[in-house]
Amino acid sequence: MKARTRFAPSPTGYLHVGGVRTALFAWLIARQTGGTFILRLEDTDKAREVEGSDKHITDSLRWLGLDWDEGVDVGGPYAPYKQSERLDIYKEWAQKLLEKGRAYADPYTPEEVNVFRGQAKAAKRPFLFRNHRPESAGQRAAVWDGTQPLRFKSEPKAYSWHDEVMGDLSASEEAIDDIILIKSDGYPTYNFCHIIDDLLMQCTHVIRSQEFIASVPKFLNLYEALEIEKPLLATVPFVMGLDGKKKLSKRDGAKDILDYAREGYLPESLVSFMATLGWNDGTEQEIFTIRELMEKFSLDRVQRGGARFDQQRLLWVNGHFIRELPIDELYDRSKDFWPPEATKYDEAYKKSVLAIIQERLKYLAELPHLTGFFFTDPPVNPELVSSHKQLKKLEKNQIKQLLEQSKAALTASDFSIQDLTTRLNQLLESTGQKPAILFSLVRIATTQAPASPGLADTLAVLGREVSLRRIDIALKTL
RNA sequence: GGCCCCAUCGUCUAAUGGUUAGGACACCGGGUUUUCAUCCCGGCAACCGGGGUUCGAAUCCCCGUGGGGUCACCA
Repeated sequence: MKARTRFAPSPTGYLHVGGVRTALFAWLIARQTGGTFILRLEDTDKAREVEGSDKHITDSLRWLGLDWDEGVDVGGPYAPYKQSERLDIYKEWAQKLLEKGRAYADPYTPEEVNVFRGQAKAAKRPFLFRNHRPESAGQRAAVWDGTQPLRFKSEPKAYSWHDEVMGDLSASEEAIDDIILIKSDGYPTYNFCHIIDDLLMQCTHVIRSQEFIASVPKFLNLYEALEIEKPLLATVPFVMGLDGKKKLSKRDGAKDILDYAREGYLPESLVSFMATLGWNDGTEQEIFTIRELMEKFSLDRVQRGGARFDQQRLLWVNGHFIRELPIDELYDRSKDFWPPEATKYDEAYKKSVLAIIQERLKYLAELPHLTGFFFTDPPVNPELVSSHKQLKKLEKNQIKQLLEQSKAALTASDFSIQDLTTRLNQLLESTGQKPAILFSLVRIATTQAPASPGLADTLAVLGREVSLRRIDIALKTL
């Protein structure tokens, strides 16, 4: 079956890992069946709308590679894909319910409803609006002037249904209530318009996050009243925050997905990480390419409980994908992350730097930290020697002598990796020193860094002039 | 409080009635001529509790417990 799935965010801010994972699952189902992925904007709450978040959302999805075939920006056969532009459609369908006697005008003010709610709460009972239905509720062809909220006249009953992720679910009639279809400002509620849109846009699956699970019986009641068939339902569990208790939320500092882009996480890392946060294919494979996910993903293997966001694991996944990248590609992707001093250097030099730091790069934003000494002479840091567990035992003139010997050996080198390796080894023999002493000393003199790539590699990239100059500087400051 | 969902190492998870409960991240050791990283080897570490059903239960059922969601003119 060619699936038609959708992601339907509301433009109330940025997207975080929790929301994007739901989008990813929907996208994967569409792609693996050769179907259609739809991006619909649920902008029916004008009060909560945040300027610019529609662009932020599309930017985020595009960065991740989650492309949509129909929807905002690209259009499609069921346009418009912004709910605020579909108000007439919802009114039409509301009218149908009105005519069937399945909708009615809510005569109460919000304050009056709040009183009912307060009473229910005080009595430790769930608040059900249907217990307060006015006499006129559901009279056939009742008039509704549009200034009051329009409510659904529900038919309370128990339901059991199947969920593609959660399995067989059920709920009693207490879950059914007279939900608002159209608000007094003329905009529909999510509860109503998503059902109409999913129908008209012919969505085969409704894949959404867990907070909606308690509303499903209400939706089932609505499907019946509208005499329409329900799509396949899939409920995706939450991504939990660091504390493992609550779902990831902006309120608790969940990161904007584009922050990961800015920090130099690769989109394929995020995709693999998010997919395996609550899903696996039953094998011991830990990391998946997007193509593999398209092939292997299935809703019935999605975990039913929430999964905690694990930053360490994301870092590991990202490091993995960075290491897999060919240098040219890594170079293209790193363009925005070099330290400022690097601008003076050419592409070939920067690629040679990348080649030797690639395996220790976990995210691109740490590029400056890892490569600074390749572009500028770092200030001498005596502490690197004085706190070194071997070097600190040496006398000053002993260090000086070793550095002089190193300088002499390196002066004779052509600075190819091979020749440097050979001469460094010879130096070990002629000085009778252990690598831990000699190599550390040369490494610190030339990089002034607590950690750096292999010595011969580093010297070869730095080149003769820079390497010898830095040894001289180190000698002078002794 | 009602309704609903969930429950395996610290974390992400495997197991579909029979395994010494497996893997990965993290952590801790060891190795790969310095450091850091990679890679390799090793270690630590879990079936929420109690009852059933069964020859046999992490797995099925019931009852607890714990966590979460929901009960908006938000989505």
